Amino acid sequence: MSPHLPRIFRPATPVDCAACSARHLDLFAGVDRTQRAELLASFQISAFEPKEIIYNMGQMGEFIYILRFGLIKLVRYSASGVERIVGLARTGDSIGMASLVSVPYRRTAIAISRSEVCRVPAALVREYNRGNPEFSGRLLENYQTSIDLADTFLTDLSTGSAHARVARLLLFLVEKSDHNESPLLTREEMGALLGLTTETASRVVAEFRRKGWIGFPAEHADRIRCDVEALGKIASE
Amino acid sequence: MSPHLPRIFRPATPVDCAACSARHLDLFAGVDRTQRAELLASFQISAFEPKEIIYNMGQMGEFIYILRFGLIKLVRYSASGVERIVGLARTGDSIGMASLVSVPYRRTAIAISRSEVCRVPAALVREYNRGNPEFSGRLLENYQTSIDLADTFLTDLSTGSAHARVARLLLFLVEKSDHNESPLLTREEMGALLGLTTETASRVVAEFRRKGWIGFPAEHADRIRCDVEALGKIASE
DNA sequence: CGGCGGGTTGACCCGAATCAAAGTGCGTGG
DNA sequence: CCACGCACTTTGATTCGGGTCAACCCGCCG
Repeated sequence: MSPHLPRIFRPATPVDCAACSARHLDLFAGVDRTQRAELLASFQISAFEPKEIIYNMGQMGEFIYILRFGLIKLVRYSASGVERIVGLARTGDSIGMASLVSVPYRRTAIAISRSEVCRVPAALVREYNRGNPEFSGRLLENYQTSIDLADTFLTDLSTGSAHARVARLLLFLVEKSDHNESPLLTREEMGALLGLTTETASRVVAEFRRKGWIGFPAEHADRIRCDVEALGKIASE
Repeated sequence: MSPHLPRIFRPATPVDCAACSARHLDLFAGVDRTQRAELLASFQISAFEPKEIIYNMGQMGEFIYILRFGLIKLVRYSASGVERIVGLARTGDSIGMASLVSVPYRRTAIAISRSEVCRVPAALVREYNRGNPEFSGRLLENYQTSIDLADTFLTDLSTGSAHARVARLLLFLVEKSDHNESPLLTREEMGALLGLTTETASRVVAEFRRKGWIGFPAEHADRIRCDVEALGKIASE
């Protein structure tokens, strides 16, 4: 919480790795045990609280980050300083790939919910790729996924009425979660994601709640439960 | 023009390659002369008139396409069948990269202006990459550029007033052209690009023209001349 | 000639932005 | 412990930009 303290990363251990929920999803999912153990020596782990910055756009990056768990937003700022969310990363996603091609990060990465990341030196990835050409397929797949995501943002989350956009966003968030639940975004974040104002996002969410299409489970208040059926209707305009 | 005729591709020759304006821009720009000559044997060239389709989303692709010249739109269709333009390709850009990771094309590619493409078998690119690990950097750079473009579409072309969006689009198109000119889009395409209706795009363009900020050179009617100064003011809201 | 695709323009209406105020939950310090 | 401030949400009143529907123009081609 205290600002401007140098962030502490601790070395990743095989135990971390074995317990990691991104283990079978991430960039290195295909790598065999022994090679993975070698790579692991250079991995570093750290946790981020909501609103904390993982990296800043414009910054020259030397690392990619694999999300062990949590939710991270990738944002850009317009000339006028308005934040626009251009991507979301969830468990297993790799972010900061711009460092692989030796350009400054193009986006700023900020934690939305409490998140843990595994920091991997870009040089290590480049080197590993050099020795294992089949690995570059994994890298390309990863990029392909990012592009698909960006397209989805353009087609689904930036077009249609405010109601449709919010519904589609909720469905998108629920999609990769269990029990039709999703981590909760602030209304401001929803607005930044959907190209709407905070007030409009709030109005729509409140309305959905009144209609019973979404609700907030008592047990953990940072999640939102969705009536996928009903939202689906709204989502298609 | 006649529909459903199998499209004709002709083999690329060293002469084509030497004359290609994408020569120093494209994916293979770094490849040395002799290797390039080898690869060239598998390259095929074809021209597309406006509205002609290069490939369709959903289709399993076996090729990537390098744009020798012209302008191509990359589109997605919403559930309701509305077209949304999620990308643009210009001279030197490579499209259809999804075929490298062996997934169906995610977008449909359609020529806007008369365009010529160089078709490259995905298998060849994969194989070349296998033998030349340093090449995968080029591939990643290419993907990185696509992502940056998608982000630009989200931040610049999908937010702000209709006036600002149109101005930004024109500046974007002019940016990589000479003489402050750009190829001409239909109002419908502008709408699909900017998340606006055809009528709104038309109104704004007509207004800009009345104000003298844009004009259509008599010599070639398919281009548009822009007052970068004036548009810049509008672009920043 | 008539039809057709693209562009322009007008009248009207609606949805979302804007400006404003009040409610809610939470942490901090008196 | 309570009071206060702060961040976030909700709600209301009003405005306005862009969507919608419709008419008309123009160049082109069959």
